[in-house]
Amino acid sequence: MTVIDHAARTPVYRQIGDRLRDAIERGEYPPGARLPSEADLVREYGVARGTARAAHRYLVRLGLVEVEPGRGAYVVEAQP
Amino acid sequence: MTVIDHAARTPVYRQIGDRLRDAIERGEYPPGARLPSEADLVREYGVARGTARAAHRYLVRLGLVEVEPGRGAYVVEAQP
DNA sequence: TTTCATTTGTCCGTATGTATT
DNA sequence: AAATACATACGGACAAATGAA
Repeated sequence: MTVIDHAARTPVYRQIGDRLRDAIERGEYPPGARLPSEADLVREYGVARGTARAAHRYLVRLGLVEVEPGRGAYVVEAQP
Repeated sequence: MTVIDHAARTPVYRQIGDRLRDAIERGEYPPGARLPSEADLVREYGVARGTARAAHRYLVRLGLVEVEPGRGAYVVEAQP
């Protein structure tokens, strides 16, 4: 199930991040929900862990997600 | 939690350990005194037990503390 | 003696942080 | 971006040591 296009101009981490963002905005991951872990993304998309991390970081930059060491990546509670 | 900053570059166990070290050097825990237990640190700082243990170990590495199974963590008696 | 609470010791699994190559 | 290694952190479970009831 590879939606990921390594040849695209859009970085892989953002392709994955955008998919997660869409899922969040669709309500599949409501506020407070835990997103797939880095390892999950590695398994699901066949990417390196650094890329999975970058996808999480990307969502953090967007203010959609908070990452907590040893716990996971969570959808932020309050959102305008 | 007041003092603990998971985002800091200093590991949490060392932030806690440094606070205990300061307290020891201020005389709040004189030689032979028992330090807060792992469970105490867990309660006080809201960290996992492994982190509390790491804080104790950190002070042992510094030569300030000795840990005794079933008894607790004690400030060493002799100090240069 | 046994029982119990407290405390540290160890192991497991999972997850993120950082650095190097 | 990938691959690897190690450090840090969380949570749970059970064992062992201690000391007091």
